[in-house]
Amino acid sequence: MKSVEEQFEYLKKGSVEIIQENELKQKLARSIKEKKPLKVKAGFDPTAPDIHLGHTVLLRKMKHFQDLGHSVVFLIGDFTGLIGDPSGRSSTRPPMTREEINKNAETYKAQIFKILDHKKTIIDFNSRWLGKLTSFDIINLTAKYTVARILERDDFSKRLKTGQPISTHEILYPLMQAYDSVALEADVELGGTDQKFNLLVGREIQREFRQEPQVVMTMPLLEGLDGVEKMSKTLDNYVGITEPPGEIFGKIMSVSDPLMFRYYELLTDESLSRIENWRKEAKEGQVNPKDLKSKLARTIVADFWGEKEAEKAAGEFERVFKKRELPSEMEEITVKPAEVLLLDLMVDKNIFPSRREAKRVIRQGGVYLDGQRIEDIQFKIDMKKESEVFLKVGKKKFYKIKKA
RNA sequence: GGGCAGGUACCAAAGUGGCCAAAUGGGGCGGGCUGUAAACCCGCUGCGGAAACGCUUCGGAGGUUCGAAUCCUUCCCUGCCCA
Repeated sequence: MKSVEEQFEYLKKGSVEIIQENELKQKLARSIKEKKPLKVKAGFDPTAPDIHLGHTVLLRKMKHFQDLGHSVVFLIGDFTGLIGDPSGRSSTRPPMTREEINKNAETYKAQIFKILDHKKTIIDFNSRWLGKLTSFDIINLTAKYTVARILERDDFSKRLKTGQPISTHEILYPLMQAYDSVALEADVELGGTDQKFNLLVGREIQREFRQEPQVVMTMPLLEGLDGVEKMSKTLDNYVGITEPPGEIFGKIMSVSDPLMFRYYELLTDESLSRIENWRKEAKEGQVNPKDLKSKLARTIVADFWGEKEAEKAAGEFERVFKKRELPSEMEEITVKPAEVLLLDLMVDKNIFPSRREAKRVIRQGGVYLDGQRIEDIQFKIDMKKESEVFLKVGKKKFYKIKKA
């Protein structure tokens, strides 16, 4: 088993803040002495079970704890999900059914073990204890914290200042999450930096329940593909880990150079010094940033799909976007052997949501048939004569039109 | 309970009887440049129509008017102040 210092260094890497560092060391020391793994908690929202790269920053840290033999609880906030974490602008959510929650939990399971160790992961639901609290218990819990302290939370105070609504149940969220730590007797809680407040309330509430407060460890929030907002599904700036290799590859290739280095830092095991070196080389023109980006994209694809797929995605990318050849696989559209308006065809096959939009894109020169730009919205395609035609829409959409 | 200010398109926000399918910014989409980079530049961005034009939209419902996002009634929602 590794020493306290070794463990501590391994765990600290990549984190933004550890509150308190010496408490973590003490806990680690005790864990070694008593041969008792630490209980590490991280909560996840049950409503969005699509794991994206943003989540993997946290999952990778959970994995680090597992590597050191600690016990990790992947907590699905099915009860708190009813409230919806007020971090960010989300408002009240419709209650989820048991089936939906279970289904989402299964989806989680299918994804997280691409990173986490199956054997060392406990999956739990906070409805297990929160659902049993009586109104008496809840009042008791709320009595342990003051409104002023809850409202200290950055986004609450901001909303208050800007006149945004805050519903009463939302201020319960931090307390509920804190109670999770009590119920689990968590030694450590992991979360993004946006979770800092909630995690700290956990410490306070644990004290109130006469438990040793958990160590709070925050991880950086990964910026989304736009490089500004944090990666999230609602902003559609994410890379889902179950997306097809080509898709992941393409998305990574489209990020800006500064963001590329950030991704190297947070999503790969490359050392900081090596990344720094690349940054310098790219700046001085010794390395083409594109090659670094391609390497990054390959690494990330390989994490979720394996080397072989990563290689394939890279080759495909070169072919389609550098050599401007057709992708090796594309969506097939079958059409009856008749003469039809291309416009009609594209709307029928749901390539566009409305005829107006389809017309717009044609007029703006975004539609190609067999490499030939089509600008006439009246263009007819004669599937009596053709057997196979390649349709390109915008930069990224390719279709193979076949005769039925 | 009383008073005041608000609710406009994906988001923010202007518009207070016709010139409003609704300024502007962001986002999105298409094009150009490129490394499918980013940044930048140009265009588009309710629906139907080749077009002319038509249709539906400004919290909900109803009304006034030749004509309503704009005026009135009522209901719902939000913020602030007072109690």
